[in-house]
Amino acid sequence: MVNSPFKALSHPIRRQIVERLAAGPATVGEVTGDFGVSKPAISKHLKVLEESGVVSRVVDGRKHVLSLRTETLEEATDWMVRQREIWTRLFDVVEDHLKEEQR
Amino acid sequence: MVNSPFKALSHPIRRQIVERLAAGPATVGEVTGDFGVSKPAISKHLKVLEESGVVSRVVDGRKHVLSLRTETLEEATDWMVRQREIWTRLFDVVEDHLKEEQR
DNA sequence: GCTACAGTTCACCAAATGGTTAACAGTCCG
DNA sequence: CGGACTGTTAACCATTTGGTGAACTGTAGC
Repeated sequence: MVNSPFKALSHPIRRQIVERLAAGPATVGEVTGDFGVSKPAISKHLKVLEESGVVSRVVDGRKHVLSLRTETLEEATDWMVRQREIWTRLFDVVEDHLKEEQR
Repeated sequence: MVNSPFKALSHPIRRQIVERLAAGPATVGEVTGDFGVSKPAISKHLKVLEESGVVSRVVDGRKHVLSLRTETLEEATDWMVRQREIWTRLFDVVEDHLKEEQR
């Protein structure tokens, strides 16, 4: 797991692939869809998603079935939510202070 | 707002800057801290954070005071949480199905 | 066995990224 | 005024990124 999941999510095509996989596992062909890029391009994006631990793959015959590794995305989500909590708390403190001053 | 907030969060130094700012506004010097990179490097990272709408800056004399633009980060957080909800619902459906089969 | 299919790997390319040092622009202050 | 301080800009560099077409690997199925 060389890369951060945030790195993986930094490209719009990769985010769309994640959106597709959130709805359930899919083959490479299915996620390739209509991005207007070639197969090798998608292949590279999938490699990034795999190496960052966001996506896993099971080879079944000539099809590769992709799934989200939800634990990894969970970690990234937690980081974001944690930051939100910190700045929200800060906001509350400031707000309380303002109310305090009004009294 | 040229770039996605995810792009902004894709570099570890920029995530650390966000973590610092979640605790409250700070000057450029304060966020520069001990990353072991030069000032111009930090300056570039800040530019990325600003252009993606994650950070705003108010110039006060020779100091530049940075703050988080929480609405932007909120949007990104929402995206992540939304994906989580979708895959969680999927997981529940599968689990329910398994329980159904056991009966 | 042969062809079609699903997907990756290779070799290449242009552009973006992340870093550097040196120089610059304002501001503060004795 | 003149120096110290805060931060950006400019010019440069190496590496990474994101894309391409062509060739390849392996499986499916007639």
